[in-house]
Amino acid sequence: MEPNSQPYHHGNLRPTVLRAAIGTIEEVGPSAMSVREVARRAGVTHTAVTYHFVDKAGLLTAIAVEGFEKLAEDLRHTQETSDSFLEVGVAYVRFALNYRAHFDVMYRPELYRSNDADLQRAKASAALSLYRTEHADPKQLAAGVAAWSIVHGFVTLWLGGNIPQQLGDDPEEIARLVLVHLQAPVR
Amino acid sequence: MEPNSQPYHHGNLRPTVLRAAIGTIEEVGPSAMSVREVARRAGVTHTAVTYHFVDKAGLLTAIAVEGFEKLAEDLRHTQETSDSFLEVGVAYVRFALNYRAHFDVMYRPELYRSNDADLQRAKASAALSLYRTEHADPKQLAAGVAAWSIVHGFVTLWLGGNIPQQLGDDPEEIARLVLVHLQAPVR
DNA sequence: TGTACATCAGTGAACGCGCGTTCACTGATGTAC
DNA sequence: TGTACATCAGTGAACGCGCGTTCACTGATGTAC
Repeated sequence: MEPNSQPYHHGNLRPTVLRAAIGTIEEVGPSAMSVREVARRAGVTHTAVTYHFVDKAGLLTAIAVEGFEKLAEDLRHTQETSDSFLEVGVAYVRFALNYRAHFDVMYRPELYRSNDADLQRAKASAALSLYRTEHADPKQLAAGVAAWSIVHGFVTLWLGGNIPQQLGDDPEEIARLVLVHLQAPVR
Repeated sequence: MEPNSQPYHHGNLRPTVLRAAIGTIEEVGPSAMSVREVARRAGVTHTAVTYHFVDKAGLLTAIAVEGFEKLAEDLRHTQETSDSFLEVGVAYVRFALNYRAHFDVMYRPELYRSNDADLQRAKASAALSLYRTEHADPKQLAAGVAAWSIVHGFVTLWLGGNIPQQLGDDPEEIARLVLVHLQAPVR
């Protein structure tokens, strides 16, 4: 085999394409991402991308699935290692910052296939981590939604550059200052 | 003048185009909106739209300005007529629901010209209504950000279909159930 | 161990489409004298 | 009151571009005998 020749078969193209897509989304956003640009970054033809993900929506669905799975895992891990309600919120913020492309896609369901089986499973898993229980009564549920809302709103505003600079430049630290204004949920 | 003939000069095209753009955004979202589709809806050539708004970003900037102005006005009005902190939050939710297209554009600054003078003025006016004071100390500021976060997060999640159905179908009512979990700000 | 063949994983060319922008133009309106 | 002319508010044709999708194809790999 020639040392510099490209092998015909990539061997590991699916994850390579996913990473390329995430890089593209980080730069131009999910709706401006194109299959052809992703293919260029991955170093293959755009039809190779289509072969693995069927179409553009399929590619974005795969990213959303990966995102919900990672979020569920992060939240679960934080709940196990810390019993601070506040730190679970901070974990949500950290996820959105570290996996911004995934986060952006996850909350734009019009871009992917919401009825995909893997997607629904991953989303349910994340919801379970958020609410900690499958069958909450309305009061508990409202408290859970309040927690989710404040943390989701905060990180969304932060990412959009809407948090006053006077509060500093460390989003996790600011998140703690903000989240203390939420009443601790009833256990 | 022929009764059915189209006058060459529309006479009131700018607002007509804005309404057409808002209708388009409500259906396809801000990033999928095109100048040509907006022009078709307004019943003029796409160059007429360009004439009034320079380009696509100019059109979206005008919508963002209109949105921030309306939001500032609504919040101010609520603060004057009600002294309930909670109802100001509900007013924010109501604005997002009633002016969804504006709301969607406002929080996608990559789509418009953030440095536009009118835009900055309108945005500052809305921020003043949100925080109620220009020079808040960090503690007050964090409380304000907490309030903004929970209400922004809630309505964003609602619009994305992420609020459990068990809480009902009236977003304003659910907002009240959720917002009570925020500690009332120090006055 | 060798071979035939199905399947997997990609290539590359072609398609039609809608887009934003530019440009020369025209019809209507407002204003100065 | 009339007229000339500048300006405003649009038209319509043309451009080049990147896009998603389709299709016939090829090279590499895995498997049955």
